[in-house]
Amino acid sequence: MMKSKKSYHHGDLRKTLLDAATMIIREGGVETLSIRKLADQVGVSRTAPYHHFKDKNELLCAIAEQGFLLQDQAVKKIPAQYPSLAPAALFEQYVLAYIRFANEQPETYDLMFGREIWKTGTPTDSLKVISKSSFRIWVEWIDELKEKNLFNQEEPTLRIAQASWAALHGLCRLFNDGIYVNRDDLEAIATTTVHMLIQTSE
Amino acid sequence: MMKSKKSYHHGDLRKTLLDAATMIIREGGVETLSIRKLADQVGVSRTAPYHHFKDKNELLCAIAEQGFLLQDQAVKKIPAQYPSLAPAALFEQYVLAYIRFANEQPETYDLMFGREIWKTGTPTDSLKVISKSSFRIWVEWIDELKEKNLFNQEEPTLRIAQASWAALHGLCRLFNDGIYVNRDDLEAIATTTVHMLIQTSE
DNA sequence: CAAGCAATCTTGACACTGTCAAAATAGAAT
DNA sequence: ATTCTATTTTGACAGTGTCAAGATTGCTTG
Repeated sequence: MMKSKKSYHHGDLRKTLLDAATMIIREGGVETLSIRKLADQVGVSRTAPYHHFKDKNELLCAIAEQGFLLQDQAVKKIPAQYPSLAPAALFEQYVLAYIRFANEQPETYDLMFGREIWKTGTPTDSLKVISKSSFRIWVEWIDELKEKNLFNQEEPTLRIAQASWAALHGLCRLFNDGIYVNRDDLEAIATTTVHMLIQTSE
Repeated sequence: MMKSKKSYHHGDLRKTLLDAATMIIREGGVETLSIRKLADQVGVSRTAPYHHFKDKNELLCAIAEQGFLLQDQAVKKIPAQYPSLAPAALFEQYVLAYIRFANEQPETYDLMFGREIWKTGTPTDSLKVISKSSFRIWVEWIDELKEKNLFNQEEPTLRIAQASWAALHGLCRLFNDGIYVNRDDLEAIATTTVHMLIQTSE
């Protein structure tokens, strides 16, 4: 149970690997993470990580999981933070918080929702669970706002949640990838999106 | 100028490479494309492609360019195809056409807007030009629809275009990646998105 | 306290990748 | 016919993920 760095058994390697890998990804993206470099940086042999993660894929999934937890946490505190805000304004804050996360840690966000895990790789069961529950938070939120007449009552809540999340997600990718826009316009576009999404009630 | 397959000089290698690479990506995604396998499949040595494309990156950009051209073409013919449709319904068709392209050729779409080129790699100048012009088509479309009162007049056209495209793009990724939804619900969610985006006028 | 067991870590190896440098080949221009 | 140039090839290097076999350690049981 020692954490001394000189012992043959590291004692805490799994967590150390996770943290170091998270850092590498945060700074340079998924493709700058190689198991070998990671092992080297942590001071362990190339194949040592394979006793804690079956795959590179599993490592990535574990990191993505932490990303989801972080994002959930950052977004969950919004209601308590703005207790006296009208539904529409609150929704905007919610959206901004979501986008801020994606903007502050773009590489983590890309990993969480990116091709590397979900298409090229294979999402872990536990990652699937966490991501679904993260989405459920969103659905519940939409449901509350729908009851306050922020959205069209005739559309099913799930559809609204999917559509609005997709809009949000597209927005994040928009300046995460920097294809059609520079990041400075972020807030402006986000606000426009919010205005377009919510009911233009009188 | 011969196209015989036995001559030392291939004569048409660039196009052959482009086509073969496009096929490989279409079937298995970017990460299944390796220069070596590609060269092998075309019947040429590993480094032959480097005399027609400086980089793997340049090859990918060239393929992405063709993707943009294809998409533009598929989407441009929509207005002529539905001459008597009301603006809102026409917009919906436009959206559906866009999504259909992303849905039918998900790997090409992912390449066109994906991280591989825009973040990990370096988009070619000519790719940048084509993608911008592709977006401009969208902006002009939005502008026309805005004049027909489909969107809030107070928002700048560019903002509406960015926001709506982002929503569309997010939608495409939503089932391209299969994170939060199964592809069967595609049309339903798309329709919901359209309804949310356009002005609930009367 | 000793022996054995299981967890952990290391070394070696393999197949694969992108790409550079130098040599070989063929067609075009002189 | 000879030179020049565009094209293609072979050889090489550094890097990757990961499997198999061996080494080392700490924990558990007798």
